[in-house]
Amino acid sequence: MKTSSPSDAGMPAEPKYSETALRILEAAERLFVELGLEATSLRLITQQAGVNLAAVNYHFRSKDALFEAVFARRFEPWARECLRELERLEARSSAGTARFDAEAVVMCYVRPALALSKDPSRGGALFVRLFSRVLVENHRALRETLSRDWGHLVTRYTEALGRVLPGLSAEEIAWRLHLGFSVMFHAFAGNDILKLFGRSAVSARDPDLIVKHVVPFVLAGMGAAPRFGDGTP
Amino acid sequence: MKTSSPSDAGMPAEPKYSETALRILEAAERLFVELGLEATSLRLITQQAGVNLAAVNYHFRSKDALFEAVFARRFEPWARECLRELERLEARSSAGTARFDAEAVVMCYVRPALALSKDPSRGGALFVRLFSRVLVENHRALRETLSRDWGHLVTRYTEALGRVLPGLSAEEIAWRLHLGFSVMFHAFAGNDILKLFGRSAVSARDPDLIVKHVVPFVLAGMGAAPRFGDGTP
DNA sequence: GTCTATACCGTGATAGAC
DNA sequence: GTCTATCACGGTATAGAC
Repeated sequence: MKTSSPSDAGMPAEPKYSETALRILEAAERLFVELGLEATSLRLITQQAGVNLAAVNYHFRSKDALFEAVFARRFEPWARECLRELERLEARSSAGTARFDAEAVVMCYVRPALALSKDPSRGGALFVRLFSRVLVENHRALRETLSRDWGHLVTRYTEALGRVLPGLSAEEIAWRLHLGFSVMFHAFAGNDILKLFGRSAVSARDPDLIVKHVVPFVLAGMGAAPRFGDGTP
Repeated sequence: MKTSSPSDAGMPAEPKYSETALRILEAAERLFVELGLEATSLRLITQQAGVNLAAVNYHFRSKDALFEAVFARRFEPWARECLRELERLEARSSAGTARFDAEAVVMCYVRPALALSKDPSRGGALFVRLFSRVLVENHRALRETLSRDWGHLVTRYTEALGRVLPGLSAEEIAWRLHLGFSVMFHAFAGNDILKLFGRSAVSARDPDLIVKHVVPFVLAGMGAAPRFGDGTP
């Protein structure tokens, strides 16, 4: 067992997994993304990892807990990066070296998503797909973990967005953040409704291209004047 | 898919299921939404429906095919309504009695979604949740069906959006439609990322309230000037 | 502590009797 | 059309080897 220095906050290594556990994690991640959570059996995972079936229940508690470990391994560095970006923006804004506007706040979470999408060694775009599935399937245990450990991250972004959109109520701010997050996640995840209908004219593979189209959409949506139109004047 | 007379368009009956099959369909729909696709066993469905286990494989081919039947029963009337709204808008626009702009086009698919969300007898908001799961999980068989039977619907909306946003390229039009559909679906489905982090200030139960917040966001996003900002000037 | 073999029960699917 | 019996496969738990 190695000692880990506490000074490297924000870019942690992966100290706590044995080699067997790591082999399971990596095979599981690949298969979960490829086949989906329910379609991948523990027997397939352990076979591809070259370990015994019971090793999963020894190193992790259950298949669900294994999935949570796979998720947390990719999510936590990313979430730390999102937090660090926001803190850096706030510091630079106080120092007068950066503008504190909606685009700057949005880019604080878009930049880490972009970096993650381009880095296969951290799961790449595949992890974002996994994340979007978590969002839709509403995992109970994962919701508890995210709420306990990372709820403050959402609170920070809500406060930041409230500062750059001063004319809006707290509820409207929450809606803008909700919709802005939602559209970015599903765009990065490639959840394309046009593709579902076989009519995808969108080439959603290049992360930079995604950002190019999503960011203007989100910024315009966030800055929209609150109103209600139903098409019947 | 057979051609339907224009008189019953949008409000079709359900002629082709026996009473046993219908009991299975309704129990399955309730449980799929409540517990998720994989978490609901055929034994639970047939028990609540008061039929034998093997009846599912007799009336439907498999559990997957049962799910597709559940989905199609709710989706098809809705898709017909979306098509009818667009055709009505085009007719009224040609007659000079309606404006043909982005808001009018967006409302053509928002209005049916709103009506569906408010009508428990057609699955209500629960069906939209089911639909969002289909979108993310990328069902193979369902994708083939949607592409074959309803691809033209997406084509029609793409053409309509291209008419009201004349300054944009075909690829940009596809992106706007993709993002606009995406954000509306997940908003109606209640796929709230803030809720996943235990920080939901959004009360997303009232469909009218959803429309009130989503439509301005989508319209602003669709009308945004194409540009690229990365926060580093 | 780490790993393995194996048994248990619930799942979807199917064949064949009625 | 409906039902019973049976199958292979899934996640899980445990006893025991090293």
